[in-house]
Amino acid sequence: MKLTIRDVASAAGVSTATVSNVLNKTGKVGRRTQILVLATVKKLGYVANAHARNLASGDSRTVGIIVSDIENPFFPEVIKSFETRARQLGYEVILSDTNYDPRRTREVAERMMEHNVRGVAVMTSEISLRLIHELAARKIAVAFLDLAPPRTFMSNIRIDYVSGVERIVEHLYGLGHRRIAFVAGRAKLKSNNERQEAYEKTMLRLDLVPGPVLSGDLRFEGGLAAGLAIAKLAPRPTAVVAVNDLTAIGVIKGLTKSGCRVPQDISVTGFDNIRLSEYSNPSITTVDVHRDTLGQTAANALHELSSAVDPYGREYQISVELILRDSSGPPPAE
Amino acid sequence: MKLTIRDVASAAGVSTATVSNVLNKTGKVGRRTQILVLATVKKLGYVANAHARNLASGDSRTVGIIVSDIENPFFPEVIKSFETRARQLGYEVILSDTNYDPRRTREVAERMMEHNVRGVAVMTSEISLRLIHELAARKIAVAFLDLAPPRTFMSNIRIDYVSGVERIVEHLYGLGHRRIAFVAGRAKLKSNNERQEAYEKTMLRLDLVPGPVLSGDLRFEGGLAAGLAIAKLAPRPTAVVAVNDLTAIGVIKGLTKSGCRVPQDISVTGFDNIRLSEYSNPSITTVDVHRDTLGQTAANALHELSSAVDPYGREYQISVELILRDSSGPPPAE
DNA sequence: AACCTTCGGGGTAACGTTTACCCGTAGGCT
DNA sequence: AGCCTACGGGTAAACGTTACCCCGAAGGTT
Repeated sequence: MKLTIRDVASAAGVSTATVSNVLNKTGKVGRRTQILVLATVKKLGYVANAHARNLASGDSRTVGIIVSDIENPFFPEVIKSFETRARQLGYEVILSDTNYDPRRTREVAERMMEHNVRGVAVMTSEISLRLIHELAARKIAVAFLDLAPPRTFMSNIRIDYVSGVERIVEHLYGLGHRRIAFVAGRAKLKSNNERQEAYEKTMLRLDLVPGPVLSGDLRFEGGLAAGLAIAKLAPRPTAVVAVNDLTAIGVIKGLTKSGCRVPQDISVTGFDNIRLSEYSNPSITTVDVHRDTLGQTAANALHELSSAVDPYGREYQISVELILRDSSGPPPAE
Repeated sequence: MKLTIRDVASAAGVSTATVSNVLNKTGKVGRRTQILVLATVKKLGYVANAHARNLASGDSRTVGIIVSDIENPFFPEVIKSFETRARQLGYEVILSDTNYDPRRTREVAERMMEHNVRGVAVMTSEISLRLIHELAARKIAVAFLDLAPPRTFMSNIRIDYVSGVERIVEHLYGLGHRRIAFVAGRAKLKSNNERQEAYEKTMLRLDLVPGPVLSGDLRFEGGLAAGLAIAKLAPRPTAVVAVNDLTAIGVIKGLTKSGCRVPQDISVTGFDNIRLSEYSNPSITTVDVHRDTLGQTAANALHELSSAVDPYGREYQISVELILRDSSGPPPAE
């Protein structure tokens, strides 16, 4: 029933080795036999068995990508650009989702090992360094977001959150804002804390007093609550820097419900530039973290690492860009 | 270097067959040897080679899912629920994205065949029936969205777009709207046409004259253009039914830019209930298509098909729910 | 003319599992 | 006591490729 390379070989009157050589484009086969084999493959509808190939060659030519949550609008773009680049480089891609569950990470990492991947892009914070080292110890290239310094089989990708926040705050300052609040995310996440610290530092540098700082949860709901709270503040801030876009959207909703107009009464900024931030009403001033570059870079990093003679990782920087939209404007006249 | 089942076997002083039986929980191994083997596996850090397993067993216990575009907010939820359910059923999942490119579908389908999957959930319209038949002919279970009637190894999942549109139009009618416009999507997509037809039929049933019908592109941009156009219409419709949420958001933006308030001056409805529709401002009255049920159903369908004695497919229905939010309200007094 | 290279292609061990089979032992039954 | 069954566990042949090594012929070199 199942068609094997042997069926093709005998149908074409050549050896299995020749069929294999044709299919893998090793260039060891004459022009004529090549087209003969290809024709037979097409005629029979033969499709190679990936498992057999990987087993025999010992090389899966596959890379994996682990993300926290495919439903988080940040990731699909990263995944897509990663996949596109990986395919260009000749890799297949397998994707896993940890669902923010640290226990799941062990399972997904094992899945990667079972599949004998060349490398894994770890696009989540909920993973132990221990696991990453385990992967690297198995000579699996790993690329991650600011989890550790580079090492053998480990490359680090840094996103310049700090300068992103700086630009946001400076932008608001330039518009004339002086009372600028901050809505935080989850305290455990390094990338969140980094943003908050950057906010505070920049405020101080501009001779402003930081705060108030409200807590959030990186999601719409947290932003909504913060927005409602901010509307009641006296004196009310004239601008709000939210830790990410979803939070900003929640804040805007909360403010609007409380009768504040954005941006006439109060400016709100986001972070990440998810699609939503463009489509929301008003559209949101935010910072774009070049997710496509991120995905590409991760793929490149894995490729370099897994094909280099010296698999010692390096550091990559992902730059960041201020996107001006409608949710920020000059403060109201007092 | 690489750890194999033989290493584990000799370290534990048993045969490879026993290790294999332990790992696969066949229940053919005594309690004592079982824990001995498990301990050895842990100690050595052994991870089985998926390729070898799949090759030897001839069964990948893997299912695939093909979507148009992972960046389209409709899909991530479907993927996630599909994956969750598939994992519960003991399958691994591989994901492919066609990028709306019909040529890509052949590649992704081949990827599925190469990996010897048990089934494929085809969650895209850009695929030829021919390809689906090819899959089914290889005894690969296929579940798809209203592409064809059930057959051997093929199950069909129907989404009840028609009654969704009916409910939307009836809702607007109940609020008092009589001039209700429609913004269409891409004419080629069956699911789009179905919605438009349902709109027209329902209008007629309610003794209203359908139209105007504006063209869109399923995306924000098309909605924006339509919104701008609608604002200039005389007499202006008091409500707009958009083919999907992104379009509705664009329409709202276009109307707002033209000075129309939503919903005070004009009501707008969407379709799909993507996250965005909840967060957008105003939040959007729409129809939820139960994406989680859809994903689950697809996984169940593949499981049933691939483990049944008679692999003849069946039909599944995904129900639909009207979600009332802020973008619809009574028409303005004339 | 003898030799060397290159080219096209075949033969066949791996690759790391699973899965028939097979076998020995222990215990229950008649 | 003899027989049968169930159980625990071993042996080894697949699974479908790839990769290494081999060979013969053709052409080029000296």
